[in-house]
Amino acid sequence: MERTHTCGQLRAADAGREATLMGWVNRRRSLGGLIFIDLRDREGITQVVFNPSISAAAHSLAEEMRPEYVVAVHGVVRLRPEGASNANLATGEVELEATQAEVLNPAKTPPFYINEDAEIDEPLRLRYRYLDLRRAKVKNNILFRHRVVKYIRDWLDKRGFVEIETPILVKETPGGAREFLVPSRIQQGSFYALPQSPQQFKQILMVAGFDKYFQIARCFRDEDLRADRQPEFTQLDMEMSFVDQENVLQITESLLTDLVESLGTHRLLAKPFPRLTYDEAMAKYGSDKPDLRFGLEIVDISDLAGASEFKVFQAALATGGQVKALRAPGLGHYSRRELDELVQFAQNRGAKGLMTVELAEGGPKSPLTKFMTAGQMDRLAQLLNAQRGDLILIVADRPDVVAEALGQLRLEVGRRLNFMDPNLLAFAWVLQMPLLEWNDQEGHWQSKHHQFTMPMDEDLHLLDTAPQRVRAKQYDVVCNGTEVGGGSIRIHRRELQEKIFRLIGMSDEEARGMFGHMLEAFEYGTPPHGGIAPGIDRLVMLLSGAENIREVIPFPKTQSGVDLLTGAPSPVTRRRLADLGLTLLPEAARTAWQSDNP
RNA sequence: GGAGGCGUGGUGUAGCGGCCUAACAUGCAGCCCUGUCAAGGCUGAGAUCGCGGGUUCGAAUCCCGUCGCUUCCGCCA
Repeated sequence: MERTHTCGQLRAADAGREATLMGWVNRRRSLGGLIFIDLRDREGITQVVFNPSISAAAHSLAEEMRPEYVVAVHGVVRLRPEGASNANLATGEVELEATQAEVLNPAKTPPFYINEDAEIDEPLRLRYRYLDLRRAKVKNNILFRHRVVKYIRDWLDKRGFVEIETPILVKETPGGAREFLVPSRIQQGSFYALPQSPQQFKQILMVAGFDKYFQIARCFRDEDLRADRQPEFTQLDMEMSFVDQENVLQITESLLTDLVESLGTHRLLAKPFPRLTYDEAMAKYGSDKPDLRFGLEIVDISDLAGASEFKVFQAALATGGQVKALRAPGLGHYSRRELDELVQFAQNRGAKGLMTVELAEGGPKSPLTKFMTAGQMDRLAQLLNAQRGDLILIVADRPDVVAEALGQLRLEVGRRLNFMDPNLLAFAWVLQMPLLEWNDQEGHWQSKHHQFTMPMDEDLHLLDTAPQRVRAKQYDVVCNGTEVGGGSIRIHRRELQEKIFRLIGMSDEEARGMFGHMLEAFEYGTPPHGGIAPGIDRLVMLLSGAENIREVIPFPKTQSGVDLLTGAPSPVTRRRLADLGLTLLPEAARTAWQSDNP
């Protein structure tokens, strides 16, 4: 038998023709005489009916079929009898009346349901991922991911972008994420790294003249996993020559907008995407990746707090800190216990404490009433635009602590009040980030993004005098509180690049050793260039409403970095290690070495 | 490295010191059934409660340890 149709294909118009379907038994319903089988493949489900008076042989074979058996069925497409069609199936108006059947391969009873959408123990799903991937929800995520990537490829191709592959075995790059290392057998004692991104290669492609490049690039980072982080993930890596920041923002925004409007079922909150400065995002939302699906902006109440008698506020302000507040609409009825929960929440995120003010019927209820006048209390409510029944949360601390604590509290309040509309996509740009940050441990500046990022033209003169005030031509695109992608205009002149290397504590020798090829390349006619790299996994997550990144990756790893399907990573023999010139350090020696060499 | 949550027939859950000889649903097996589609009906098999130790007259239940998964913090240029 040869397959003529998929299980999602047959329609009323096909009635009367012969067809052969192959697929998996999704369900079997035996009525004794008649047997119905829902046959499933990637494309859909078609009902097959086995009638002993049509084919006794096929019917008796159907008696033996069980869920997940792989079978082939030949027969005639029939319109279903009056009232027997199934509106839930695309093929529901017809059925295949079997004249001939074959079991291509029987199947054991699967360890979990393929044909139902149930919550299943995740390790079990991952161990039997090939079964998990048969389930509608996971399968659809993977198929959707294909459509997203295909859309992106076509969109960029149409606009003159060239897809180019870059190496996976690359040179180790200092700074940034920890890289995976791959020992070289031929060069004993030397190692390749797996790329955390194709950064250097895409810049070099610009030098080479491929002025619009993209790649669906696998990236690797040897860091701990999260709900939205896997050790290997995929980025849409893009780079363009002869562009400045505005061009990159335009083209990225246009791509994302078209993508969402063509493939998504979501509503874009704002078009064009709002643009926030980094300082603004941190001040108003306590985050460099704010969730803009709801307001609840953080308000600076330092002046008011300074005028109060509350020592904690005064102490914070005296040491360069700030006092900021957040309004939690309608939570003014919270009990002692519920308030304690929020205090604990803030403390878990670094705050020393959390001051609460409940705007109750009889007036504000708060420990602060002892330290503030009634007028000051009114002023507080006024600053926050708070009404009776609201709760005000106040944190006094260093600016970074205040931002983190109130930023997280803002999200928590948003969650509790159901402000996070899952049908909404609130994209935004975060711009003008600081180029550098001070590394206290090592006593020098370090790049906040990466060392190839171009400073803003108007801040170039500050590099020598006030490096902390230099802003970068860097941009992050964020959506619903996650960072979807980031990029920058790059440095394309050797002198400036060398200056940055020196600023971040690299000697000229070190710089030449690690990035000599880049510096050299810049001397052979390098166009101004820049790019961006949206995360494909996170985009697909957002667009498909997946709860975590593992739902949109066919073969993901667990939080401890294990692939439960294949068992990677696995120990290797001493012989294999010897081939690479390696030995394993005993546990004790390893710990000792680590503590001696921090 | 740290904090929290979870772990009970194949699967999803209930039980949270003695009523547990562990319940329910589903799946699985057998039988009946010619218009079902989460088919239906009847019958049956199936778990010493992640693992180890402790408390107790008595532990799925309490305590300690450990393993796995997960969420978060640190980390993620």
